[in-house]
Amino acid sequence: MDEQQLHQIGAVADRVGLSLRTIRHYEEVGLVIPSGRSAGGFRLYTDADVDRLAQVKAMKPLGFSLEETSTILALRRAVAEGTAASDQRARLESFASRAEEQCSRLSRQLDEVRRLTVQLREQVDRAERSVARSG
Amino acid sequence: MDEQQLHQIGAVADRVGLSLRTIRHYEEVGLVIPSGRSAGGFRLYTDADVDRLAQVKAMKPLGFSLEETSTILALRRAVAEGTAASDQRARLESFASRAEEQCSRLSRQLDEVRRLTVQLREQVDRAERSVARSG
DNA sequence: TTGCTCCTCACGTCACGTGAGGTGGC
DNA sequence: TTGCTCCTCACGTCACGTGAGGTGGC
Repeated sequence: MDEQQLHQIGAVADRVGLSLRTIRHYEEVGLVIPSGRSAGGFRLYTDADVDRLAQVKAMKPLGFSLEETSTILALRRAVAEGTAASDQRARLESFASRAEEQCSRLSRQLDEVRRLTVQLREQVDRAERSVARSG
Repeated sequence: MDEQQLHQIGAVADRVGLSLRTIRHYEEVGLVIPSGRSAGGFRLYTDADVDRLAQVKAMKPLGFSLEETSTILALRRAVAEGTAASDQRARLESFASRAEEQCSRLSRQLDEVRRLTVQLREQVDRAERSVARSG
């Protein structure tokens, strides 16, 4: 039962909801490296790799660069394992603060964008009704 | 009292919260053209221009390209003036649907990002307390 | 053998950022 | 005349998109 379930990039892309190119790009920049390759050179992802991709995808709205995202994941790992130095903990706490600020910003943006979208829908509906009357 | 209040790009950038480069870029692609120029070539924005910039900024989270944003603003204008043909109304309604879908997506993303941020904060706090105990 | 999936370049794109060198206007 | 603000190139950057030409494996 210690068989590693390995996944090809296409299956991973479908499951996580990222493009093949994006997944390959994440490897290019060292963000998510597949744990293995087939004899023919196909990328092979473990479930842990897939989880990491999903985490990266989920973090995207926070607006960190891919390099910062990579750093955050490394810092979290170090802190989780208890091997983080105090400056590493300080850096992670700084990222946490930035994440919180970004959440507030996103929340405000969502409010505004909802307002705009309702306005737009109302304008469209008014126009339709206006045409219906004069048609 | 029909004097137009005109604003230089720096004041506009401060008011709206966009960079000088972004505002100039919006002119390059024909999205927001300043109504005038000073004798020395300085861009001069009317209050209506500033409103348009603010609208463009507010729409950014909807994820439309700058070209699409330009199209939407033109369609809204045509519909508001009652000069829109039926295919133009149809196109605007399609944009409205896309905007609604994007709102849902943003809402789900915000939920997830908040979860992640809380998790991150908890991890940081646990690490601090752990250090405090052993220090 | 036929498809479908994958591979590696490598150039393109979108929305700007970032100087470089020069001028405008209170 | 001194600053501060603005100007126009024009190249750089980030996160990918998009073929082009070739191979892997059930």
